[in-house]
Amino acid sequence: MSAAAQAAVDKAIAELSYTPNRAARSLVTRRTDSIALVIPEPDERVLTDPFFSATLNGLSSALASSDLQLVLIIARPGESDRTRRYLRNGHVDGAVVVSHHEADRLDTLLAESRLPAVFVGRPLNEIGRLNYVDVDNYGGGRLAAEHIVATGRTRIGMIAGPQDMAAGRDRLRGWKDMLTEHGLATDAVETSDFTTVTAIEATQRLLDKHPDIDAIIAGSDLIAVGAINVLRERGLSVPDDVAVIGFDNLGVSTSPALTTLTNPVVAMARTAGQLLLEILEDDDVEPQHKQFSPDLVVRGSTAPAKG
Amino acid sequence: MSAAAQAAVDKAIAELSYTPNRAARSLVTRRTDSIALVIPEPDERVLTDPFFSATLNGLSSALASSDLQLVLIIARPGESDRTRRYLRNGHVDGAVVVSHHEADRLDTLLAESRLPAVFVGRPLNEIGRLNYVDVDNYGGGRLAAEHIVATGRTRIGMIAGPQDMAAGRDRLRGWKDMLTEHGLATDAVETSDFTTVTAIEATQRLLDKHPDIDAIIAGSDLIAVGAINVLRERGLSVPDDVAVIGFDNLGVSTSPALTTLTNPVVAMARTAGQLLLEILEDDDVEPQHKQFSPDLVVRGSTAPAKG
DNA sequence: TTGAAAGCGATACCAA
DNA sequence: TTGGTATCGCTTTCAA
Repeated sequence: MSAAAQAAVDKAIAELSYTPNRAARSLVTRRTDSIALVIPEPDERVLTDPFFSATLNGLSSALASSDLQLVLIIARPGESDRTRRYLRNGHVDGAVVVSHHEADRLDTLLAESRLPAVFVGRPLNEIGRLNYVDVDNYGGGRLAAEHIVATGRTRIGMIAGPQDMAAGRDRLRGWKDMLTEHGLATDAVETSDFTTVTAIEATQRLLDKHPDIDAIIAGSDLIAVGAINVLRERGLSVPDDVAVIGFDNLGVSTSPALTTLTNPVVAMARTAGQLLLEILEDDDVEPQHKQFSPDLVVRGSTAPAKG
Repeated sequence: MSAAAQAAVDKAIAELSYTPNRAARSLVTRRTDSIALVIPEPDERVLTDPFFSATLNGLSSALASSDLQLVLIIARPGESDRTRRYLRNGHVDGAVVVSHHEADRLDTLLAESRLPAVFVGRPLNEIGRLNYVDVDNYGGGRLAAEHIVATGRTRIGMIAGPQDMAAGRDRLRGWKDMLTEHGLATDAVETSDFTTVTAIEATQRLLDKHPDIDAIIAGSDLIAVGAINVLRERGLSVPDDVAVIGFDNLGVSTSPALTTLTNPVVAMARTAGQLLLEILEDDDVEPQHKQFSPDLVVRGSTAPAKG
């Protein structure tokens, strides 16, 4: 188009303060140029847990080059209908889902709909048809248990994460399998949410029922923080009386420093974002599953008992 | 419509798994049924600072009855263009903006556009044409300074919040005015972001320049946390050597407990949400400004010095 | 390079 | 109650 015409158009745009109408454009292009990060958790947790901060970082770094707008959908419990509608109605071109709970059934929704989606953390259903990126929670669980056994502990308590989430279940399964292989008991188990508050309650229950434990394997770092708090309150020393190991390596500060397993959340979220971009480009790629490996990070909370 | 016809339609909907097309609907209704919460801050801060968690709570409680979808837009520094485009292009029916910085110029953007918007925290420009809800930061600043003076402190240091935000500026102005009215010096001032990390640096500078101060008025609770950390490191006792007062009352845990001013963030965000709903109903209401009053909450960090 | 016209998928209005 | 039709504002295609 001629330079003069261009200039005239620009002038008109400015004068009329014209802005294109997204709805009209979307109607024909079938694109909204935005994607959703769906977090089915209560606000408090979302804005408190470093896990989500890491997710957001990784995802936005993947999208930085793409001029897609990232839209954060916090789906409070009980509001999943609204979220489902939002996703189904074409507000966004795609979605990344984290912290998925069984009851949300976002997995079946997204498997049925044609909306490109990637889960961070294995969904519980429709595994075959959905894309996801995950850390090897089962393997990490085995590593954690193995390390605790190696420090000479024999009466091992466990505080598992929520059992309506893959991460909660898989880690617990890993612990139990490994302990069983070592001929150790697996009866001292309590369940908690991925929050310190509920972890504190779970630890109380665990210690009340099993005062003899010499180690606690926790379902996450925040759970471990709760466990350490309770142990200290009860006058038990970490690690001399009870060793504690977490999961996630999100940099929580405890005393002594927490032994844990890395959960490469930023890298996973970035991978999820890149995968989503690929799917957006070419919408009939086969569902992909990517798995990261957790590493053991040994710190003071699992030092061998002095006795 | 007849029951039979209704049933036939329902059946067809199910069979074809029909979902209405939002873009087409929006094109004619000129509604998207979603509103944005715009937070122009880096992700880390958004997902770390309890302030935003409180905002989100208040806002979503206001919207709970409305079947509007809340969309969180985190506008990282340097990405404000993308955000501006998003807001201008009719992705959302309205916006609530918090933590607004001068350089974002979202205030002028929103004043010029026809997009219904409510600021939480006074915007710096276009005051007359924009809706906002705020706490009386100036008055709160005066209260804080008055309380410190009343505890017998005379050499008062200040760590102000960011001066590109109304809250940072107004509180500082309140402190200075009150101190001046009491004939006290107002030269010991450093500036910090609303984060503990930058507050630590600011406190170092303040103490290096003015080792004689016997009180620190902080621009927020997180800033006060940083100040208390530094004081402790330097072997100064709080409150015996140096009294510390914060602002926000967000429940940070310090030792001794922090004297502060309440900042009714949840109530403000809820009010902002309700106001936005009103504007959405009737789009030519006059711009409204609502102001909340902060209250002084006296705790241990400003107990009178023993000497 | 430019202009004219068709269509995206809903809503809303009017007439039957 | 029902059916038909104009309309929203843009992209795309086809002709000129």
